[in-house]
Amino acid sequence: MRHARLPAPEEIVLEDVFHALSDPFRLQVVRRLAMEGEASCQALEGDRPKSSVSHHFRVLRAAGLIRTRNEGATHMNALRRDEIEERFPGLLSCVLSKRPE
Amino acid sequence: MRHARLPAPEEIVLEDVFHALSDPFRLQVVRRLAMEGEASCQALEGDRPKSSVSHHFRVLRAAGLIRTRNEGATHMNALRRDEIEERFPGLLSCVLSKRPE
DNA sequence: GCCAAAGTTCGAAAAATATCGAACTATCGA
DNA sequence: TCGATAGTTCGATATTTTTCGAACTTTGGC
Repeated sequence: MRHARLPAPEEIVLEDVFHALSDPFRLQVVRRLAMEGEASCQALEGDRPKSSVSHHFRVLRAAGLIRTRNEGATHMNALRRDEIEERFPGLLSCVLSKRPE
Repeated sequence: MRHARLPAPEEIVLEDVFHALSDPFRLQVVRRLAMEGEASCQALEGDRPKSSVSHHFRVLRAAGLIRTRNEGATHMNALRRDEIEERFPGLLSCVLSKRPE
């Protein structure tokens, strides 16, 4: 079982990144990965069926936002901080910064 | 004929902004408005039927990205630069910056 | 008042996404 | 080897978006 190929930084498409981040669950996942460094899928699932969680992680992966490393049976996900920063400087800091509600 | 109410800066939702910008046509409109300052809908339409153009402008407006001013029969659109910058510092500069392809 | 221009709104149809259960794969431990 | 655990994949359905023509509104000019 192989993941979709990790897009190289220069292959990351801004529209795809925006689409990935337009979903509240996915945005939340990105924020938590930023806080926690690495996390398994289930650690971030919010009571959803796993097929749904898996779908959202796939979208994040395909957009180039996260990287997934298989550690035994669990998959550890991490934000591709440096690569995203390289490709779209300032985007992540804007996504991750706390804002007044 | 009245437009949907202009969301106040603090009402602008990041997910909605991302969704609005995830469409190539809308992203292009935002970039051109940034360059040209103000433009009518038809000046930015790319050979689409006007109902389609109108739809995309509505999405941009509802997300809080643009402001529309009626000047006679034509509607002049402008990017809400300062308000977006206030709400999500750095976002616009990241969207507007040229990147190597 | 009439007409054209610029958009909006409506409605229906097409396309893209999301959701979720079920079956499947891979890995670890007993 | 047998489970159990962690995810993925598949397929079907539901929801959301997009698209576009037709009808409508508003404004300006004649």
